[in-house]
Amino acid sequence: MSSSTHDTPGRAGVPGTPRGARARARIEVTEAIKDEARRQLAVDGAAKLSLRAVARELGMVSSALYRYFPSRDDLLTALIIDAYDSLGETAETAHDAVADAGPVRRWTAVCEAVRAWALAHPHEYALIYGSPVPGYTAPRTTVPPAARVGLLLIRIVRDAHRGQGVAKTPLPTELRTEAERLAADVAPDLPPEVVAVLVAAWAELYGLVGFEVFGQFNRIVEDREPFFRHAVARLAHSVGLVHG
Amino acid sequence: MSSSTHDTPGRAGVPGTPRGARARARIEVTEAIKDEARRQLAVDGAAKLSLRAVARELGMVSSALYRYFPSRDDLLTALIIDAYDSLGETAETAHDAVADAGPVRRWTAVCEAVRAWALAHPHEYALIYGSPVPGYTAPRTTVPPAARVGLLLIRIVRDAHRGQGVAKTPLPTELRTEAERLAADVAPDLPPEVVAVLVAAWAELYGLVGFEVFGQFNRIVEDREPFFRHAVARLAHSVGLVHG
DNA sequence: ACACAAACGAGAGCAGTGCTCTTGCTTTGG
DNA sequence: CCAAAGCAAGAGCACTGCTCTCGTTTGTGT
Repeated sequence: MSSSTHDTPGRAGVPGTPRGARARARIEVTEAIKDEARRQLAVDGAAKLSLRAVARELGMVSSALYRYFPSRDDLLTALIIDAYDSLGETAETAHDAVADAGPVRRWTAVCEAVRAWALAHPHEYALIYGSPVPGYTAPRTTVPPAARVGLLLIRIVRDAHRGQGVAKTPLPTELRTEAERLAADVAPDLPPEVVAVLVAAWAELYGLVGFEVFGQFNRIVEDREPFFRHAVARLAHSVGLVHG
Repeated sequence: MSSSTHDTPGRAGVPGTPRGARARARIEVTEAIKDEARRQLAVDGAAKLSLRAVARELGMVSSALYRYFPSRDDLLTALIIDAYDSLGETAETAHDAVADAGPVRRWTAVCEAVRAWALAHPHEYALIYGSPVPGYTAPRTTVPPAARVGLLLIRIVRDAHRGQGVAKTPLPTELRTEAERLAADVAPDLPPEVVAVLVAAWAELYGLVGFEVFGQFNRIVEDREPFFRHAVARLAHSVGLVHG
């Protein structure tokens, strides 16, 4: 590969990002590996993702692949991060397209984007919201990408609650302190009552999406789009969003 | 097992259910295999469940195991069915203990039983509500066990709605026909408005449980029991249940 | 009571896997 | 210009799911 480009990056070269032709080739190969792995993921699922098969398809030998990913789980981790980012970006794009609309509209736009992405990439969705890989615990690197959708939902609710306070159901005393800590962590400017139901709605959204993607609605819910829309509108209502 | 026991089970044997000593031995070995598989499942997760390791632990050779389960996936299927049944029975027991209480109490009892079972058996929960096994589609045999919790929730809501109609939010027209079909399928005596939100609440319950079991609440929700109780109480409210 | 068929456990073997280690070659930087 | 680092290739280890064959055990119809 690469032979074409006019290389000789020069002594100095760009001081910034890629230090030379080798570095560029490295990220190119790394990306090719991830692409091929994603292809196999989409076909056979994560469990059958085989390093050897990826290498074979790329015309290299399996051991060469370990120069780029120290283990199969590390490849999976890379795919997980990419999946979180892909989902997050999809959601953000969908949100920005209706950024000027009312909070309910923005909320449903995000939820429907999540659902659409999940249906379009079921195996990648399974990777990030399905059963976690057995031995493996997600490195801290995955945290920011994983938070993107949640932060979006928080932002929508925050905008809606700015100024006019919405009627909020009181918290049970046993949840009081936890809700306050939670609110201080994720949305200091929102009342704890709202944050508690918002986090719940966040999880419930993925319950709806997961049931559809994983086939739990088979032979039960048939016309799923209006069903989802209705459920998501009720979630919006439950966190205090109103039209307008 | 084996060599020690006094064997020679006798000619006739019990004429009833198991047709002979051989049939009895068969279900015994089958059960032993499932037990050992469940043990390994609890330790390493489904992905690392190894037929050979199970056989090794049981003192038999791997090929012998294929007399009982034609493939690894069939073993997993058996474990899936058992998991659904275990969860269903746990939920039913928890419900029956408060069968005379009000609908909200019964609802939360079931939800908390689901959560407790999931936390106690995370890998089995992942097996039935996590990412589905790649190639594999659940046989019809899994349908009845899988339905037990859902039917329980339906029963609670049906009892509560018997007689006094509860205020129901109107359905969007696009969901009208689907909700009616859905209601006719799962709960003909409930109004479609209620069935639609009930099915949504059912999925949302597993969103809450799944996020906790799969670690999505790590570093976010700390005191999870009151959080869950509050969310579940709101779900009960959303399907029209009231105390009393 | 005997014989035949089905069920069974053991072993060898195939193709595939993740991963390690060693061997040479090429690029890079001092 | 040369040593050091990066790289691809190959052999090899321990493991997997699964198949096939081969004697043996067990249950049953005659």
